[in-house]
Amino acid sequence: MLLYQVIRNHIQNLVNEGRLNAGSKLPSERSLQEQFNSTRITVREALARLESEGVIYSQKRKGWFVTPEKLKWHPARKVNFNALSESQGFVPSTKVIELMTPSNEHSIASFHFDDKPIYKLTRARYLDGRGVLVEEIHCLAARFNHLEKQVLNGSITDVMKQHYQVDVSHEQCNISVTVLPDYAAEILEKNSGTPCLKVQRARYDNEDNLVDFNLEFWLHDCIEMVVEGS
Amino acid sequence: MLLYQVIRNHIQNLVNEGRLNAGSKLPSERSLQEQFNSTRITVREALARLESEGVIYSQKRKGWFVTPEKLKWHPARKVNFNALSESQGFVPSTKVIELMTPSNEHSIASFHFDDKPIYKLTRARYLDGRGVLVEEIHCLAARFNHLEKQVLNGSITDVMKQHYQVDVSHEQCNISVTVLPDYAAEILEKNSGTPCLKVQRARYDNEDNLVDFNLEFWLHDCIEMVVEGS
DNA sequence: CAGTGGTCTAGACCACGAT
DNA sequence: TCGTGGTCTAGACCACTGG
Repeated sequence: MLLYQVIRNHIQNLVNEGRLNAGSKLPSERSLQEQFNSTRITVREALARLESEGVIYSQKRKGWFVTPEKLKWHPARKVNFNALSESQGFVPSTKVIELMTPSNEHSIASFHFDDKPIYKLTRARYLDGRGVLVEEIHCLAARFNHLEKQVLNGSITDVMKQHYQVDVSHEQCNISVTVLPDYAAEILEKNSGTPCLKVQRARYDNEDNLVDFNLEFWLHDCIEMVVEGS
Repeated sequence: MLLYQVIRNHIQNLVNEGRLNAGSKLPSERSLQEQFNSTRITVREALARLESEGVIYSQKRKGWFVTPEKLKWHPARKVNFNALSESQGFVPSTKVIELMTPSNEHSIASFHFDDKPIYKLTRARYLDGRGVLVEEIHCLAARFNHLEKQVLNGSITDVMKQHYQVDVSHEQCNISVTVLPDYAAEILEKNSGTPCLKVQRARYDNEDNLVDFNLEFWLHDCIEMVVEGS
């Protein structure tokens, strides 16, 4: 058997047998290297495979850790991140990174709004203190006047409903696998190049006007999507 | 700038400028190594990042190639792989790998069917000749008697409808990011450890009986999912 | 059979984290 | 300050692909 597979299996077994619990730190790369009479390249090959499988994850310059349970998420439902997380036993939190005030500057989302001025809200969300996602929310400035005065670390859907009388009636998600953009990797303390699930969501009111246009970058090992079809 | 980023950007530019077309082969790792006065480790680091981003992909021992367009897929609809692919300009094909005849042996899917005898159909699907997915279809033997006599490289939904008068009324998908199981990697001529999208689909008739239980392993760079919600 | 990709060795330097 | 992870060098052998 290949050496990096031997190392992989060893760590996998430690996790399976519960000798390494969710969130706990793995031995250092150099100590694994010694343990298997190998080199760091090979050890890191094994760690990379386990990361792809979602068994372990790394935090930049801090080390490797055992991946906790995934959050089960329904992209086709009007999810409330906090309620959903709590119902699955997580402690959720949200950090506002930046609210860009309305501008006519060209942004990725501008053309969805006929180049009218828009807000761009960037947030990070956490489960049990672990950063799992970065999101950008884009919406029309004229429709959500003085958005900066609202509480922005909760449900945006609720803010839109209660303060602006705007209801989301339907939406479209596009979901693909790629890597975190560098700015998101930095926020989540991940290495550049970390795989993620990119979710692009366009949400509409019942008159088919675009309410908001969102980009979400989920760490690939934090989420399992559930979709019901008919 | 980091060396592997320089190499990454160089290849990215070749692709963006159209000097490397979809499906075409990259220069060998050793020639890239010489071109950048570097080592294969570093070159392979750059290639791995591009693979994670979905820009290039590798075929086992054959080399690196530029990734073609993604297939846009609606997991919540009763998709017909062939029709969908063709509507997006692909030439689809399907290869039956194996039909396991009914048995009471324990399988992953058995418990979904109260441990009754089931068929297990394994297939691979291709777009323009490129393997993009391996799927396992599990269904009750008693309900789909002599399934082996049907044409199995087309739409299974159609076979169920036309030959067994079974209609799928609704379904649930669970979607997560992981790596190909080794047997699937072999079928698709990919290295062990290749990232993929794992789609688990349970499909029901209008009396809520389970019609079939499927596992699909999609190469992560071949698919973009579209989900509509309300 | 030559060249390629897959795996592996045995080191090194640096920036950053923990302490 | 010490150890860690992130990056990189300069080789090697083998199995397999493709000519």
